[in-house]
Amino acid sequence: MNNQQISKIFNNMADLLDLKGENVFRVRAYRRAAESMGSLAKEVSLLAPDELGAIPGIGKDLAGKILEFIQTGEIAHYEALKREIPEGVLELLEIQGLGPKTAMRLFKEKNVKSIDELEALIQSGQLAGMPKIQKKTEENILKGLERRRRGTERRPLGQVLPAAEAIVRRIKENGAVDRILLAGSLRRRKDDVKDADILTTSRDPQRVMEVFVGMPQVERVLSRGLTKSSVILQDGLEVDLRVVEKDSFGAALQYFTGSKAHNIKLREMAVRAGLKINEYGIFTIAEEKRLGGREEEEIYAVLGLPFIPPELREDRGEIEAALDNRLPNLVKLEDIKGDLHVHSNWSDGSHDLISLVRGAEEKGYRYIAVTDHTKGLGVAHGLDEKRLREQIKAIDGANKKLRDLLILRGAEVDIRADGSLDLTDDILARLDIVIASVHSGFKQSESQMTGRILSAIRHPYVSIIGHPTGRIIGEREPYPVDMEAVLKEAAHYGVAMEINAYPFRLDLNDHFIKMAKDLGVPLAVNTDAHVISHFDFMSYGISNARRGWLEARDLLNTLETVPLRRKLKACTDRKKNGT
DNA sequence: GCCGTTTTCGGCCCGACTGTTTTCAGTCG
Repeated sequence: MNNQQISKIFNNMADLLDLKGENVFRVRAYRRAAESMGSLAKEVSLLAPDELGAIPGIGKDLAGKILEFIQTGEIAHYEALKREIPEGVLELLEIQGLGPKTAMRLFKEKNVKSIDELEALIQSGQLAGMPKIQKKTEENILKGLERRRRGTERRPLGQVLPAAEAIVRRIKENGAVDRILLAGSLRRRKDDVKDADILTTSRDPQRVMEVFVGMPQVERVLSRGLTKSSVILQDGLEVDLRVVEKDSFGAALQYFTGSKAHNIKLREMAVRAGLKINEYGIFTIAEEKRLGGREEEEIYAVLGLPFIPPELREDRGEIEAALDNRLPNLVKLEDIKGDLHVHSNWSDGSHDLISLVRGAEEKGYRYIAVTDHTKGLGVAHGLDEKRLREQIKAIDGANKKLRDLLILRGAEVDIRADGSLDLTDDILARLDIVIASVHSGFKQSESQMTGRILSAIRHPYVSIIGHPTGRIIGEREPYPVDMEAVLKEAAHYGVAMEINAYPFRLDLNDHFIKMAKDLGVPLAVNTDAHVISHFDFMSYGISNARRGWLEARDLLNTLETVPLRRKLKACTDRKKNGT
């Protein structure tokens, strides 16, 4: 993945140039280019040289550096910068509250080249007393060091969202607030988040802030003002609360929802139109006349744009799409007609078939697919051919008694290291739906892994690839796989890619979802439920699907039962006929 | 360093809070 490497290098170069005190706009250009490279759908080495310049934020100079990296494996300018400033100095920037100016002074004046050396300097008492660094600053740096030690890694949405919603409820109950909403990456439903942003209006900001910083789960107050306060919770999560005027709520919501890249683009548009956007509203520059700000829609409307759903606000083409009036009509939770990946107590799930049916009925589903693990996954009591035959019989029996809901006969088979499946074709032929997933051999090379998944896609009975990249947020990196090749093959055979809604997975991620959609690959949002309460995870999968620009028609499980079964069968027929 | 239905040069999003200073730089989002 050259893209990620180049993105990392550009980010490092931005930091190094920042440390050197270079022009801030030059630094920003590198950061923007890094962002652009990181979210590029296509592998950059496959682009023609003149296509490089078309990437937003990449001009003549940076295109040259990208080419240089592809051809030689390094960038001379970057190597030179690293000789000038040791890489350990970059590490100092990871400390919250310590920025480029201080880091550079530490390096130049005290020869600090790493976090360890900074800690030694503090130990020796030589930090406080440097000009502009008094006791308070030292304390803040110590706190930043401690916070870094405890880890501030990004957390799964499914962990932070419930915690943040609980805080919102608490403030609502005690804080004399008027309107209150989550903002930031939580509102955009990003799959992993760094902190929680909450926005409110209130006639008594003092009181709201008191309630906020006084919550029992607050470990430390980072800052406290009348319009903004920040705290750190016992579990290390940072939460920011802002109180704004009623008339500014929409503008503030728009501003604090981000993303940064989306907002910068909007503001640039505004400036070109003689307007100014800040968190208080949208104004004409000439007369400072206020044109809106109470509602978020007003900001977009004044710019001549329809409302853009928060999940799309990543500067991945949504503003251009809005201008052309071709924003997607995003899929909603209510569009979902069933769950195609559910485990029962026949393998490692907790409930029997009837309980699962009850749970699904409560969601108003038309069908669920019971897709237990198979024998390759011994730890999960995977089913062998004999037990799967028994389960099929049990499902057929249960279906006879059901009127409004159908249980689809399924399995989540293992894609073995050589690409074969762990059950024989004659039993798979009796199923309505087969999910094929990788559960082992994560250390394979990219070409091996890709080949393995391609074989599964070509298998006549496979209709869905489960959690296609295998990542566990904050725990396990995705295994290396050429996703573009996988998606093209899936599009060719009509095999669906799963959007696994399990909060720690969210796999495919938003990025690959969009790529899949653009290539015409069908998708399915599944919860991978092992307990009935996991059915609730569907909303996380839907958020992810929305971030991938999906409409209801892009998903298998928005179909009614009959067309769904027809589509699954068509996929198998196509492969059997070798087309 | 990028970029252009105002521009190929001169702009580049905008403001809050903190700490160390007496008017502001640094950091963050």
